[in-house]
Amino acid sequence: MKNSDSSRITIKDIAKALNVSASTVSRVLSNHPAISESTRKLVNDKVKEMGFSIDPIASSFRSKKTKSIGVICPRIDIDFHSKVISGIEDYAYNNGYQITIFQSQDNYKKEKEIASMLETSLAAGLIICPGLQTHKYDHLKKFKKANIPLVVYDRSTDGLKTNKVMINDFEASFKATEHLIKSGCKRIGHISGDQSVSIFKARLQGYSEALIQNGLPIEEKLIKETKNLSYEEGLISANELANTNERIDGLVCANDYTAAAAIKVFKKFNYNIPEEISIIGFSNYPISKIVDPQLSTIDDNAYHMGKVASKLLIQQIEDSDFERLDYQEILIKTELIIRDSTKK
Amino acid sequence: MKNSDSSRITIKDIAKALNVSASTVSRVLSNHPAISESTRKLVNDKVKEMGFSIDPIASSFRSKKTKSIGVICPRIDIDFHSKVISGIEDYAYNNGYQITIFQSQDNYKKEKEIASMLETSLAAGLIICPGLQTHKYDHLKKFKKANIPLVVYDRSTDGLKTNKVMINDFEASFKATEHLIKSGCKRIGHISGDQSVSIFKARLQGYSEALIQNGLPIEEKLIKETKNLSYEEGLISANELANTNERIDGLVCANDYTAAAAIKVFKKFNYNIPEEISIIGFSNYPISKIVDPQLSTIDDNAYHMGKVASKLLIQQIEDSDFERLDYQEILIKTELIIRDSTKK
DNA sequence: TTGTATGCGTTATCAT
DNA sequence: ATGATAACGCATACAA
Repeated sequence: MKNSDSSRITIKDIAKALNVSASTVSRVLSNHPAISESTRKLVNDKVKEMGFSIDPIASSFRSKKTKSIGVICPRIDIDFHSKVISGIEDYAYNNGYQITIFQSQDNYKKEKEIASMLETSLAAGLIICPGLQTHKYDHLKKFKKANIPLVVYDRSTDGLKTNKVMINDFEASFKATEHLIKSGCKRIGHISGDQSVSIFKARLQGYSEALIQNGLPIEEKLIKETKNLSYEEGLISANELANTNERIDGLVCANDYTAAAAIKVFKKFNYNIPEEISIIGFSNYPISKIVDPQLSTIDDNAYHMGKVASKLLIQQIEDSDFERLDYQEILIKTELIIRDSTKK
Repeated sequence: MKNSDSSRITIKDIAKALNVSASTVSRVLSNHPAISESTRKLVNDKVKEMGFSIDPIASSFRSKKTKSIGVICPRIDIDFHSKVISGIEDYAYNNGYQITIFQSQDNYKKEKEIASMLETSLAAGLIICPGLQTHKYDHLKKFKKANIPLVVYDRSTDGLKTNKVMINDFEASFKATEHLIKSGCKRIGHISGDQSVSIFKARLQGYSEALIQNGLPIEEKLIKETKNLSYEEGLISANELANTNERIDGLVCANDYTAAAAIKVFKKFNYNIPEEISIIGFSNYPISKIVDPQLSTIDDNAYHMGKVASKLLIQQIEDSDFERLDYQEILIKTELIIRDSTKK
C-alpha cells in the first residue's frame, strides 16, 4: 500500500517549469541580492502556484546550518521553567527558530548525554538550566570548542565563562526585606532554600545585607533552611518561628509555597496579618493571589528571562564567528509586588 | 577566523580505517541483521575509538525519516499543558525521539501556520491540543493525507477522525458529584466553564446526570457558567450562589481556581466547610493542597496523558503504513482525591 | 556476508 | 545576473 504521489516538488521542478537554473531558484528563495526583480517575481509566483516549500532537511544538510535551538531544563512542569520556555519559544518562533526541549530531571548523567547529542549535530545553539547535581561543566565547554552558542539561565555556574541570564536574587531579596523594614518591622525571620544552591544563598545574603544596612541584628535562630522550599517544610519552619520566645513581626520567604504555609501557621497562632506580622514570598506563583490575605511577593519575570535568553542566543548564532568569543551575563530585573500580607 | 578542524568524522573515515566498505559500516550502525559478529565488533570498536557519531541530518535527508515529534499547544506555561508535555517528552526521549514545541496562543491562524510547516517536513508525527478558536480541521486532515501520524489531546475535535487522548470529563464530573451526594448533600450547585468548549460541556453533563440518577432535581439557577474559570469569576459566581434563598450544601466546580474562590466566599458567609457545604474542584492544581480546608478534587493525570499520547504516536510512526489508516480514541482515567473540603 | 554504485534536494564554487 | 556542476553524508538496490 504505497502512496503513489509521494513525489515532493523540488527546486528543480520550479526551475524546469520556468526554464531557469536551479541555482537561480535557490538564490531567489534565500534572498540573494544578485537577482533581477523580474526573475524574482517570476520564481516567487511559480513557487506559490505549484505550492512549493523548501525541504529544510536538505537545506540543513547542504549548508550545515539548522534553525533548531536545543533547550535543556530540569523539568518542564515546574512553573518557573514553563514560563521561561514560553518566553524562549515566543522569541525564537518570531525569529524563525524552533526549540527542541529536553528534561534532565536534575540528573547529571542524562544532562551530559543530551548535551553531547545536541553538540554532535542538530542544534544551532543551546539554552540550558544546569541541574542541581551539575558541578562540572566539561559538557558545556565543548559547545564553545565546537563554536556553538550557549546560554545558561537561572543557575549560576561558577568557573564557566559563558553567556548567562539570571535574576538578581540578591537584590530582589534585599528589596523584599527592605520593604518590610520600611513598613516598620523590627524582627524579621527568613525561610531559606538549599544553601548549596547559589540562588538561594543569594536570597539569604540579600536578606542579611538589608538587615545590616538598616542597623538590625542578624539572629541565626530566625533563619530556617529548608531542602526543597516545599509547603510542608514551610509549615514546619513557620511553626518553629512562631514558637520562639520573642515574637517576630516580619518574615521573608524564599518562595511562595513556604510563604503560603507561613500565612496558615501564623493565622493559627492568632497573628493578624499584616498588622502583627508581615509575610512576603518569592516568585509570584498563582497561589500568591489566592491565599488569604493575598501574598506580597517578588515577581521573577521568568517569561522575560526566557525571551532575553532566546534573544541573546540568536544574536550569537547569527553574528559572525569571532563575536562568539565574548560572553555576556545579563541580570533580569525583578519586581516587588505589594499585596495584603505586608504593611504598606 | 576559521576553525581549522571543522572536518567531521564520517562513515567513510571509519570504513577506510578498517578496509571495509561504507555500506558495511552503515549496516552495523543501523543494526542490519546480515552482518557477522566479528565485523560488527570491529566497526563498533573503531567507532568508539575515533569518537564517531552519525550525522542525523544526513541520515534524515537520505532516509526521509526524522526522530522529531512536533508538539503544538496553546501555551506551555499553563500547568496542565506543561505536565502533558513533560509526559510526552519523557516517553519520547526514552524511545529515541525529540520533541519540538510550538505555542499557538489559541490563535487559529498561527496554529495553521505551524501545522503547515510541520507537515511540509521535519516532523515524524504531530501531537496537538487544538486552540479554542479552532473549529475547522483541514490543517490537521492534511497530516493524514501526507501519511504523518497525528494525535490530538485534551480537546475534542468533532468531525475529525483521528487519534485522540482525552480525559473522561463526563465520568470524572459524575464521580465528583456522586461523591457529594453519597456524603449526604441534597442541593448541589455547579460552577462551569465555557459551554462552547466540549470538555466543560461534558463536566456539566456529568454533574447533571449524577443528580438525575440519584433523584435530585436540576436547578438552573444553581449552575453558573464562567468564561475562563478564573479565580475572580469564581468569586462572583460563588457570591451569587451564597445569596440564593435556599442554602446549597454542595458545590461542584469545573476547576480548582473557582473552587478555591468558592471556599473563600462561603467561609466569609460563615458556612462551615465541609459540615455545611461540601466543595470539590477539578484538576488537582498545587493550590488545592494549600487552601484551607484542603480541597477535594479530581486529578486529571495530565502527565500520564502525555505519556499515552507519545506512546500512541510513536507506535503509529513505527508501524507499517497501512496501520495508520486506523485511529484510536483513548480515555485517560481520572482520580477522585478526597481531602477536607468534602464530607467523607 | 559484504561491496559497488547511485541519488536524496539543496547550496556553493566557478564560470559565463 | 545567471548557469553548470559538484558535493554534503548517508542508506539502499543490486551485484557478487
